[in-house]
Amino acid sequence: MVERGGKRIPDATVARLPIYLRSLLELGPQTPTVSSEQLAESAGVNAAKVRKDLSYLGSYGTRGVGYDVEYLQAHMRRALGMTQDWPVVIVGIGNLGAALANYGGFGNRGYPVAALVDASPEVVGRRFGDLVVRSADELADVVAEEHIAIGVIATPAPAAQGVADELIAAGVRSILNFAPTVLSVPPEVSLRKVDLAVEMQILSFYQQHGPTSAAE
Amino acid sequence: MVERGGKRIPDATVARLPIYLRSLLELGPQTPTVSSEQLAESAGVNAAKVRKDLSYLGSYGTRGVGYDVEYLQAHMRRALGMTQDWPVVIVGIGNLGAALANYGGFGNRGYPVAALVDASPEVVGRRFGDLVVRSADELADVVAEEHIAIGVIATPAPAAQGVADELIAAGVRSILNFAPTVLSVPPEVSLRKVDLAVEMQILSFYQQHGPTSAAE
DNA sequence: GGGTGTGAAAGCCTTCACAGCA
DNA sequence: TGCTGTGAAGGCTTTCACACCC
Repeated sequence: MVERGGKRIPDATVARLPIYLRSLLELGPQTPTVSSEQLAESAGVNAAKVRKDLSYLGSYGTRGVGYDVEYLQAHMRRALGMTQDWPVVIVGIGNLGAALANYGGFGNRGYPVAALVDASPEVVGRRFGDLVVRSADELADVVAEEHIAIGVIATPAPAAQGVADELIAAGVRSILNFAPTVLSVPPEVSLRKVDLAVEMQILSFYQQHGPTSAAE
Repeated sequence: MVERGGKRIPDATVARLPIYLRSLLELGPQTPTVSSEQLAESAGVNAAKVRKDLSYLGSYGTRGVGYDVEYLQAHMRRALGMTQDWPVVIVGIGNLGAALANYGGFGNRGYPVAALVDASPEVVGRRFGDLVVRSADELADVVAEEHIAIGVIATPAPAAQGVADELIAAGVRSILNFAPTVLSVPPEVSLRKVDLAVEMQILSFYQQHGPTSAAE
């Protein structure tokens, strides 16, 4: 349950919090307060939605003035779990996995890539920055040793469910799936997916039929 | 408007059609029909949703029997615009852009990567398979020459809005954005986004608060 | 009997509109 | 006066439940 001493935060709101946080960070230190109108503009939503969303975090605004940027940032970071690190393992070091491994954006934002794993002997042992790719057999050990919190699956589709099962058995409770297949996971595990082929097909649907709101 | 001789197809349904199509393709040719129950299982949704969704396409099921797999595939492919190719340009050939360029999965599925574009002189001229990276100045020409239908933005965040504007000015009406920033586009343009940092933050939210439905 | 197609009910999410406070 | 916080309305999506047809 999402009831930590307050009301439950709707899923739709949770999905927007990172966008608001990014908008707040872009404002810079010479902006002490923002209005819901400004935040809305910068996040690409409308002001009523911003106010509703922020009200779920508690009331951190001042009527007639707006929201205290720094205060709101801090609360948002706390809500999103960004006061600690969440080590990540990337499973499947093909094109995409390698790109993710090289992508610097994770580490300095609280999601250090702590391990890389692949099933192919040709890839195992290869080096990416400080990390050496380890064998798929060792996945459970890797999860334990590195205190992995988030598993990123970038394997071919047929391997993905097996990897997910192993990650979950090893104690991982958050999975980001790039493999083009539907994964089934128990309810205590959070699953998000990124599927490029699906995105393309949604776009070509609207290209044919005229857009209404291709946006998620 | 999404009213091609029938009722409008809800956005939520459109987003699931590609998943159904993939499930149908996995069934193989020795399965002439599927029930909504089976399709639901394989797509990770419930059967009532499958029936509602398919009913928007028209009624292609037979009571007591199920859906004709081949017939349904054909209709779905048509609805998703998969009877023709939609050439893609990838703008921004960094880690991610390069991975997407090398990723074979697009071309053989109706989304041929027809051009690569980058702003940096160090990258322009580099070769990926048959393609040579072209300069950002040439973007409008590239779109025209290659009949680009879909623009994939994989640039750093600060460049993304400019690229989007140029793509749109050149006639592109579908954009897939990987840059970690909010883009604004006119209503006739379809926009989808993939934001890794956002996905991670959503996962760590639920890791802290307990999952409800991290799934999109 | 078996499984689709679909009104109706229920649940979410968004938007409105305005009371209330700085 | 200006802008937040929020009940209430409205819209979209999901789920139910069953008539209907093969």
